[in-house]
Amino acid sequence: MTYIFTFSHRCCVLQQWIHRISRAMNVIRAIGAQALVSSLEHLAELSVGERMALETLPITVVSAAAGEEICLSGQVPSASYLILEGWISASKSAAGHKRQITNFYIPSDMPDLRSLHLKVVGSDMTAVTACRLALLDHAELLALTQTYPGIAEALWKHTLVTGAIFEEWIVNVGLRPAASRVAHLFCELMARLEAVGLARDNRCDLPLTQSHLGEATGLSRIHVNRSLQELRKQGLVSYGYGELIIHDRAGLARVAQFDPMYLHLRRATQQVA
Amino acid sequence: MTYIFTFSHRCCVLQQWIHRISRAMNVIRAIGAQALVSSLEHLAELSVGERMALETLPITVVSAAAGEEICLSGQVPSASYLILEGWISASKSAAGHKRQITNFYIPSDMPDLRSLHLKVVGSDMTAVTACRLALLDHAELLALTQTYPGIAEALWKHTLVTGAIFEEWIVNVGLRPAASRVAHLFCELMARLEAVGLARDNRCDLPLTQSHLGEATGLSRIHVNRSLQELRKQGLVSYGYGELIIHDRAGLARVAQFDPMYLHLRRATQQVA
DNA sequence: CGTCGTTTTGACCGCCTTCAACTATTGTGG
DNA sequence: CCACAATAGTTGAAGGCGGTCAAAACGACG
Repeated sequence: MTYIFTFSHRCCVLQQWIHRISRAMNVIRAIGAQALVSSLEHLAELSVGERMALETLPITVVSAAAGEEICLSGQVPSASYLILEGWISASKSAAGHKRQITNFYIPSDMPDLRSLHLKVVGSDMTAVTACRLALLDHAELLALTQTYPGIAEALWKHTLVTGAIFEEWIVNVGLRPAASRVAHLFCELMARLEAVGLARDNRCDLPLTQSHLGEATGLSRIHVNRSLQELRKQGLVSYGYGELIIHDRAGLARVAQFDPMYLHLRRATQQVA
Repeated sequence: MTYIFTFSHRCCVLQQWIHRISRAMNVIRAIGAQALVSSLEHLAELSVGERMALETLPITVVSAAAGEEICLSGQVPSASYLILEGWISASKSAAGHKRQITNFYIPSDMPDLRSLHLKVVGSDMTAVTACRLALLDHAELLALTQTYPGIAEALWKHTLVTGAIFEEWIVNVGLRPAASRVAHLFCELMARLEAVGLARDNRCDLPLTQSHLGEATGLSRIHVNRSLQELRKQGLVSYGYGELIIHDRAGLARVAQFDPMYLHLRRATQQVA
């Protein structure tokens, strides 16, 4: 697209642009607020007043590049993130430059919401892909929770579900064999992506390398590879180049011993095929 | 003690007994309320009104025998527990009658507080020892949280810390070698027990069998035994018959890679010796 | 077309599990 | 109070699951 300016038009055009940009920013902010509302509505009933209050919450939208550290363990942030787009991993690193991924966060998740009350964040947040994030100021958010019980409940529930996922991951790395661990991770991510409309027909984007899968399941990269081959050989999944397809949902859930109850999804998207 | 009744005194004596029993029940209830207040005060500032509100909360004190199932995964309780005395384990069982313990709860913990908002409980709660528990009705508790933000915040924080412990356990079973896992569990439990006044001088009651330790760390009973021998041989701990003594706190923390930050303890009891 | 990161394959090794037997401790009924 | 049973802890041997090392194949991207 090209624009031809004449002297007489310049000022007018400039004003037009300012208008457009400011409208665009409002749109972006509206997108953030809308995402927040719909994310919380999945968790609790919100009154009209609560919904309106959320929409007036000042929101800053920021971007993060793939691989970027969103925040590090030990930091004391003054705002929490809502993921609008992209994936974030939470990890803790131990001696010997090894790390354990403790969760993957997807759009509509609030990865470090815990820091709203616990102040200091407990794990490293890393952008797995390029991300668009809404920044929610802690002071503003706290004020909302103290005025609107429904908002407090929804946010609280969000942290509870995150905790329930942590608990299930303990079981995953603690007592399941390698292939089951990977299968379980696939089942969980598919269910969560479906719940936010990012998966259909047992198919979704999965922007994780086998190293990521290994760090999340407590396995070596190489053994993840062999586990994947096993799952493929059994005709359960296809996985590669950023896409996951589950061919036999019931079969995969069986080897994974997957029961989606712990995800507390409202929608009945988690039924076995 | 023997009591000799005469006809004329019987009625009077009976009344005396009723009086005593009802006074005793009030005492018990007061103990429960006091425990609740002090447990929550560790987590957030409570106003005088909030403290008083907590003290009027109807509390039922119940007992559980060692080994008893407090509640099972899938149930929808109408009350949550506060532990006054004793230990409770949370576990999830998978195929092949194996189970993974996901947490140990000690006095002042509220093991299934999550069910206040998530309704259905996600793990099996089993009394490790004989327990005295305070039952807190969900409806009453919810009403309190909606009126008193400080109470809501304290309860919320309690669930957040529980979640942070889950996350750390993922790391424990996911990437630490056997001896470190056991050492880490010891460090965590010692710190938590100290915080509630149940440990002094690096010494505490630890009513766990080696099987419990194994189920919590994702190790076989037998390998727990060998890991313990290793820790003992290095002069780090003594453990046996219900008591744990940490001889070299810094050394144990080193092999465990233990950093108590995730416990978010207010008291500075977690300093390394 | 060359480089880089990811995936794949093979060989070897070690941590931890399983099985089995034995000892120590706790609890219980005669 | 003792004998017996039941539970918990300990030890040894054998084996498997998954880790590490090394190198090749593959795909993405400039």
